[in-house]
Amino acid sequence: MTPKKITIQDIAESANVSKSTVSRVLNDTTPVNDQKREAVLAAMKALNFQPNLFARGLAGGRSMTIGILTQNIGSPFYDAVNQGLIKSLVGTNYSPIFVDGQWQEDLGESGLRVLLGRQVDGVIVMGGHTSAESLNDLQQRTNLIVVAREVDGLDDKCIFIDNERAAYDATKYLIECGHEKIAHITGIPTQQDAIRRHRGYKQALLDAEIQFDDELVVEGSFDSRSGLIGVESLLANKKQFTALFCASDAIAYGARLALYRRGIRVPEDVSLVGFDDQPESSFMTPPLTTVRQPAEEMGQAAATAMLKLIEKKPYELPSFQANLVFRESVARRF
Amino acid sequence: MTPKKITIQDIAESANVSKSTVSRVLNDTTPVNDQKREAVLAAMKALNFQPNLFARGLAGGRSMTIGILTQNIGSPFYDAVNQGLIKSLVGTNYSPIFVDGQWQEDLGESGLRVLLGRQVDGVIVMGGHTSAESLNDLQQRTNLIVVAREVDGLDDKCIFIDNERAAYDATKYLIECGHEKIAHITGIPTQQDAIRRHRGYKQALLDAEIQFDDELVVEGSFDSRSGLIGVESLLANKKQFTALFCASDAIAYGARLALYRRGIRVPEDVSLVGFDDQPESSFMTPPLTTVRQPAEEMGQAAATAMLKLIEKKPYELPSFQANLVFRESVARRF
DNA sequence: GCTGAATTTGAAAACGCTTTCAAAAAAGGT
DNA sequence: ACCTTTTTTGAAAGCGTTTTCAAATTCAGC
Repeated sequence: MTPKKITIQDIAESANVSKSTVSRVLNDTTPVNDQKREAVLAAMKALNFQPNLFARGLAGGRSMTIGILTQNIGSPFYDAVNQGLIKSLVGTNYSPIFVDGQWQEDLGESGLRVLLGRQVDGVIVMGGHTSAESLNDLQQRTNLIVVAREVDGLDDKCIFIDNERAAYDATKYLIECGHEKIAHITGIPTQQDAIRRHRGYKQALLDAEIQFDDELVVEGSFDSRSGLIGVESLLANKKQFTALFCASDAIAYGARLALYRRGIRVPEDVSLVGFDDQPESSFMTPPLTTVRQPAEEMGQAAATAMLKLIEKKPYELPSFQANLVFRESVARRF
Repeated sequence: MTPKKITIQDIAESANVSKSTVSRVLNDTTPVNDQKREAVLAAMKALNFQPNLFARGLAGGRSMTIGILTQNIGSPFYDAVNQGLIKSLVGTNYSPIFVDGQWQEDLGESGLRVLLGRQVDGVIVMGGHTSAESLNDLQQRTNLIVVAREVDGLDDKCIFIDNERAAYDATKYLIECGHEKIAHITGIPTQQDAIRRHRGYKQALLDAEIQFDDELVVEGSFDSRSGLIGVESLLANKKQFTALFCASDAIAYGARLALYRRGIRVPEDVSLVGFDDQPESSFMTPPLTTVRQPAEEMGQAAATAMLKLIEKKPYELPSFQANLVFRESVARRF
């Protein structure tokens, strides 16, 4: 199949040195006579040498691979984080290897096993349901960074935003625009982010001394369908509301469609705020006011931190904050 | 760091057999006495044995890894293909390893080098600009499957849809609805899919004996921004059109927003057709009529074919076809 | 020039598994 | 039972690196 595998042995012979020396110039681990180094380098180039990762991994215990446990590849937010990760890894000698947990705990655990089996040099966990316990465990066995999730006891490993605060701000903004009847469609009710966003929403209401009405919040699941259904159930119950805070942009899309079908105008009749700022949101009609998470930046930060971690250098996790991006789906109310 | 690495040696001792035997039950490569097999299996379970991929790769020459060269992780279409790939690989012993080409040829080539350096058992190339030549070359060195792209000389390795035909059908549908002034916003003009879609659009016009008007097609780049700009330039030129065929859904979003801003109604004033059927499209207002590419299925097919290829079993690539999904962004014209 | 210390080098032993090869065991024929 | 064939097993030789260790070389200082 392959013409001929060239190994460091070949290089060694061609450069008239020992394998050890070749290895040393390869890894830059011990000073080596300049002449020999040149010879080796030349030989490598001439023979188009490509070190065998497996041999390296076996011998050195390093795999030059970073495992990434993601939830739901294909969701805009995680994709953005992934982008950031990938970008930061390009150019380093590390490659990411992805395992998708699909938000199922068992899949996540088995994914972790796969990664460990591959001797990854570190694992980046994105969101997910993986138990805090098993993450703590994981941390013992390998380098760990957690993105988009806050885990007890892993403070110096987690990169996340304050979801409660972000939701608080979004809701507060709606209030400042004169809204009082503000509905909320939640994310998956058992999911931490969803819970925090809900809490933020509630708190903002409380702080503004607006009566919190349980019937104004409906359970969703982060996806558009649940936004559509959510609005319909709100409408079916004849609940009055002039604004709607959605736990995700996708929900907002669904909500917007439901409103459209009923001839309810956005933002004239009801104002809409999303969460995530996925790319499509700025092209919604009208463009969606939403909470932007610095997803890509978080991914980059995670990758950077991981690299430091692997090299046992000190690192510092930047802290991120979501911010509102104001577009046209919110109207002032008088 | 790790408590203790358990190797097949440990298993062997614990089960009172030789390493060789353990390896054999591990790989199922030679019949082994049932009792011993059981013993080995039990020992593996008891010790929570996890074979070292590197050792396996080194010794066996197999890496249990499939390299995936993708363009632009984060684009809905490629994401969907990825999903399909990932899903099909879960449960097999193969893991995908991703390299992102970002639509840049050099990045793609270097990505390929990385993959090869990792001794992947096969490479799946998604779209991209990688030269046909270098793909042909690649095919010599490893197992290759190409998704979402048609490459000369690699007929039995490519999974793709007929973009021209799909565009033709979409345009024809618009014509059948009574439209004659049909505009088109293209994808990146140098990109094959974009070219084919444009060709299909033009051909449908020709076949219907509708005068093809060059000024009704504007160059885009697959993204929403170009849709917005495209419509604005069309409008600025005072071109009359009652329908707009976009080379991607993203373009359609941008177009829809531009129209919205001008108070032009969809579909009453202009009908809109997209291409891709990304998830958000069915929640556009109004829901977007578009060409659906069976992206996830294509990914699955690619993974399946790759597995066969690796095992040197015969395989057959299913042929895929795009189809129109009719929603509410097209109106009949009388 | 010598001596001892510091630096550079090569030989060889891992790393954990697969696989070849020959020996051992089992099975089949007569 | 005995010899032949077939099946199952274990020992050992890789796979391509890294890394340890000791030998060889170079460098200072005197």
